[in-house]
Amino acid sequence: MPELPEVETVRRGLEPAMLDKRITKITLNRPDLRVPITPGFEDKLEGATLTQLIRRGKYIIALADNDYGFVLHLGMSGRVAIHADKNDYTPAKHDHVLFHIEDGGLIVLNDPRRFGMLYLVEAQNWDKEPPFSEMGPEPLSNHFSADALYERLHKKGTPIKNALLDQKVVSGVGNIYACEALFDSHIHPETQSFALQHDDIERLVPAIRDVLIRAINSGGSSLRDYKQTDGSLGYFQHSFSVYDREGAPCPNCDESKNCVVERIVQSNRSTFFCPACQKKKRIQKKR
DNA sequence: CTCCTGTCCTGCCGGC
DNA sequence: TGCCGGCAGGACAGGA
Repeated sequence: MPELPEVETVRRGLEPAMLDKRITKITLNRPDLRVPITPGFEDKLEGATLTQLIRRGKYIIALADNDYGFVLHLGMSGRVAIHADKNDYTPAKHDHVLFHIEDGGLIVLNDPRRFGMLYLVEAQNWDKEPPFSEMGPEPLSNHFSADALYERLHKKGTPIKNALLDQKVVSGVGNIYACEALFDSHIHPETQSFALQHDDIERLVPAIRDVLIRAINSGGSSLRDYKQTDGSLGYFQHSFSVYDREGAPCPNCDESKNCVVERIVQSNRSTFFCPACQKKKRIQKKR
């Protein structure tokens, strides 16, 4: 799915197309996404004008001038396409929702696996309920510091890779960027969170920030489904060090060592890492 | 509480 | 060529 960089790229694409423009009509082709689209969704938002487009973690929150708004999550396979002229639009399979804009534009939400979410919120309250009320800090904000992350991890009994995927620990990080950030900070993905020292976390925090920023600047990563809102591909996938690179030489290790990227499975998700430069810490067992 | 497994859904790729 | 299993960027419920 789109992780933070892909969602941010989508948000930026939506700004010129939707912000401060009236939604004239909403077409719901299929309301049965992972969570059914809120009944009455169209009635509350048709005629409204979006005044804010916010990203929080992997979610986009759009707030309108009539005290309503919507929350959008792209799940694993969600995609947003913008057509400046709705006459250029050709209906495609899995186009579930269409936003018609007053200037003739059309915003199309396509999601083959329907793992995404789209629901109505009250503009005043969107962040006061789950998942936002329980969500961890934004990794690109000042609230995400080594001290803050250490605080959240030092009692946690899960492997660090799993902890990074937990949106209550830090928001917006998914499978790709968890793998990449752990590689960049030389931390073995199976390391128990509580076994990380403060100086490990001091490497991890900037590594997470850095990989997310670089990915945003590349328009995100395009694997199977993801595209930018204009249909172009992101290109950060060409910069992966370990993700989806099983058997490839480690970009960090000396060539003479002949070490290659390994793939393991953690909680049914693939993890990619270099066994040479991401050494597992020896854990002192409590007794 | 915390942690892990399975599940939602479709599409694609590789192996036979 | 076709069929089948495995896998995919996420989140959540339910059970241990």
